[in-house]
Amino acid sequence: MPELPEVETVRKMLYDNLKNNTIQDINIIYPKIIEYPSVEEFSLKIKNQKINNILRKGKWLIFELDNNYLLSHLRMEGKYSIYEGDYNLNKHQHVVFKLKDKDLVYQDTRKFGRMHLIEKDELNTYHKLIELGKEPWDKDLDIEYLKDKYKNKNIPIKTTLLDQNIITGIGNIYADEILFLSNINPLTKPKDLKDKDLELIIDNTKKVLEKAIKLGGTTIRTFSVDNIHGKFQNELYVHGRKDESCLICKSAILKIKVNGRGTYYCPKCQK
DNA sequence: CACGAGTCCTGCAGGC
DNA sequence: TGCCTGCAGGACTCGT
Repeated sequence: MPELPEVETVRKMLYDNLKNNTIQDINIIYPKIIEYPSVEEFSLKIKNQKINNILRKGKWLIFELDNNYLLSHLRMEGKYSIYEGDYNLNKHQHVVFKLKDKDLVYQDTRKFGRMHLIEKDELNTYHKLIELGKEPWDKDLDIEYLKDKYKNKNIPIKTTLLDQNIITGIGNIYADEILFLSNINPLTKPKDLKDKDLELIIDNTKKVLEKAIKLGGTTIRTFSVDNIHGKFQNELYVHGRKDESCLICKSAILKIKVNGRGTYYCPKCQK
């Protein structure tokens, strides 16, 4: 379940391992992973392009090639592995990028991940990227910005934190953690939040994601490159801790469904 | 426009 | 042991 910190961890690993490698060929085993353009065009265009850089925007990985950008979203269970020498593909490995002396293999058990190959001049206009909200560290992410986005919102704040068009990069695990640290009940309506609540959300979003990046993300299932496991799962206050006692007040952590998502919170700390 | 429900996928856990 | 059901959830589509 890669959220921003997991994607950032993967980005660094891929950059260190793949910078200046050329994609000589590609083998697309499960075509639905390629969302745009057609599989044929995607395959044709990507060949013989060098990986010059690897960027990230929200949860999107962005491979900067010679003539195009390759966008890759891992969704739930997407992972990349690098193989040198002989290896066998398993049934969950769907795309193979053949480099000079190594293969980059995309694996995705639930096949939710998607890739796009766009032109160089589309990076700032492509619909998948342009609608994304502020990065957590954006200077423009402030109380006024959130107040404006939240002013007509009657849905739970938990759901709103998952809206990538407001703040980008937060997923289900970190949303729960951010709300716990901010002492905000996940069902609170965004329009009812006070300025100090918004300030807490902004501060704790940065804090939680920064710490998660430092620790290499959260491993609940594996997410990463070549058995790299994050350590942030040891730092979780509420997520996945149903019926366990709150680390602050000892109350039992509750689990509810919010808009279909498993949501954990402390009923005493989060009024 | 705002919002909720359904959808995509597979593996695994829990109940019986 | 084996079958069945529900759950995991990021982001999109569709209906109200």
